Amino acid sequence: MNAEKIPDIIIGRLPVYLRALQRMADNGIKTTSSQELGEHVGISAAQIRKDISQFGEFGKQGTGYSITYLLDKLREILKVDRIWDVALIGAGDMGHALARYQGFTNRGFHIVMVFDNNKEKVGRKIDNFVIEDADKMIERLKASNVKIAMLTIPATSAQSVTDKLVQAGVRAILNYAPISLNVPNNVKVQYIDPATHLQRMTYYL
Amino acid sequence: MNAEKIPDIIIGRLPVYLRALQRMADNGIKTTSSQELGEHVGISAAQIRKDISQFGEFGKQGTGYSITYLLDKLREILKVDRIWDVALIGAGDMGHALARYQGFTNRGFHIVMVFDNNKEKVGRKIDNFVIEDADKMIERLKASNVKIAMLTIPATSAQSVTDKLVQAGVRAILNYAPISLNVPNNVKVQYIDPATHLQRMTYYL
DNA sequence: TAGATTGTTAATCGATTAACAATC
DNA sequence: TAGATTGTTAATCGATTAACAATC
Repeated sequence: MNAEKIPDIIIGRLPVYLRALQRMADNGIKTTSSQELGEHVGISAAQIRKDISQFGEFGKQGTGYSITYLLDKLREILKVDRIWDVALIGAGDMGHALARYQGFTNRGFHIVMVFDNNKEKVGRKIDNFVIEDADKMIERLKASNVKIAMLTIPATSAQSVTDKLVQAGVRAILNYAPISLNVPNNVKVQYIDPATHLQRMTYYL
Repeated sequence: MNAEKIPDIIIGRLPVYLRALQRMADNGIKTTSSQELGEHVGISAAQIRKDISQFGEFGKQGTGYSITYLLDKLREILKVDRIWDVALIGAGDMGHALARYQGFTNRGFHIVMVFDNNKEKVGRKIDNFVIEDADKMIERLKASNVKIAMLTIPATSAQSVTDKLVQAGVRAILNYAPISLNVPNNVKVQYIDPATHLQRMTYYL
C-alpha cells in the first residue's frame, strides 16, 4: 500500500487493464508483458509499467506479469475484490437496459434497488426487480449500505435527485442524464452521455 | 479556423461546454462568463477561456460571451451544425434503449439503420426502425453516407464487427462492448462501459 | 467613466517517454 | 547462461494556472 496520492488519471486506466487481463485469463493465457498488454489496450508499455508500479512490484524481470496475480492485485487496489450494492434510479429505457445488463456480476457490482417517480411504474417488475417509489428513495438508501447509484432520469430532475442521493449517503454516481452534476468533494461522478461522446468524434470527421 | 493542431483533451471538453450552454439557452439566459460556465461544468474559468480562445475571439471584455453566438461557434467547430447519420449495430437491450433515445435529434445525430445478426430479430421493428440483417451491413453502409456507428453487441464479436465497420467506411465508433478495439489511426473510438466507469469510482470509496 | 471580463503570456505543475541497470 | 522484461530515473513533453494588459 502506497501512502502517496495516486493521480486520478492512473486510477482511470486500471479498469481498462483489468478488463483486458480478465479477457486474457478467460482465453486461458497465464502470463503477459507490459508490451503485450499495451498492444491490447492501446497504451505504451512504459506507461503500463509505471502505472502498475505505483502500487507494488507485481511483475518479474524476464517473464512479465502473472495474469491471475495481477488481476487479484488490481481488483484489490480498485476495491472490486468484493460485490458492491448499486441502486438504479430511473426505470425508463436506459434503466431497463441496465437492470437487465449481464456484465455487472463478475465485475464487482450488483443492482439491489430500482426506483422511479412514475406511480404507474411503481410495483411493476423489471426482470427480478420490483420498481420502488422514488418518494421512498432516501429512506430506503439510508437503511441500506448502498454507496453507488446509476442515474437514468431526465436532465431536468438530475440535480435535485443527485442532491437527495448525496443526502442519503451515496458516494459514487454513474450519470446517464445529459447534464453536469454538482456534488461535494467526497462524491465521485462518472458521465455517460452518448451524444457528448459522439460529439467528441465528429470534429475529426 | 486555426491551422495548429488542437489537443484531443480540449476537443473533449467542448461538448461539455456545448451541453451546458444549450441548457442555459433553454432557460432563456443570453450571456455568460467563463467564471459562470466554469461553475456549471466544474472547470476553471482560465481553462475555459484558454480552450475557447484556441478557435477565435468569441467573447467581449467586460460582458463575457453571447450564449447563442458561442453555441453557433462550438457547433461549427465540432461539426454538429449538421445532422450526422448513425448506424446502430446490435438490437439487444442497450440497442433498444439507444434506438428509442430522444436525446440525439437536437444534438446532431440521427439513427438511420439498425442491424442484428439474429435472424429472428431481422425484419422486426424497434420504434420506426426495421432491424436489418448484419450480413448485409457492409453493403448497406457502403451504399450510404454513414460515418458513425454505435456498437451494442457482445465483446466476443466486437472486434470482428469493428473491422467490418472500418472496411465499410465508418470513421467513428461509440463502443458499448466491454473490450478495447483496435482501429486504424483515422478511425476514432469512444468507450461506454458501465462496469469500467463504476470501477473508476470504487477506489475512492 | 468605472467595473468587469476577455485573451494571452509566463510560470508552474503534472504526465509521458526513453533509456537502462537490475534480475528473473 | 543468454535473452527478456521489469521497475525506476531523468528528460521531455504537454496541460493548467495565475496574472494582467487590453478593452468592452
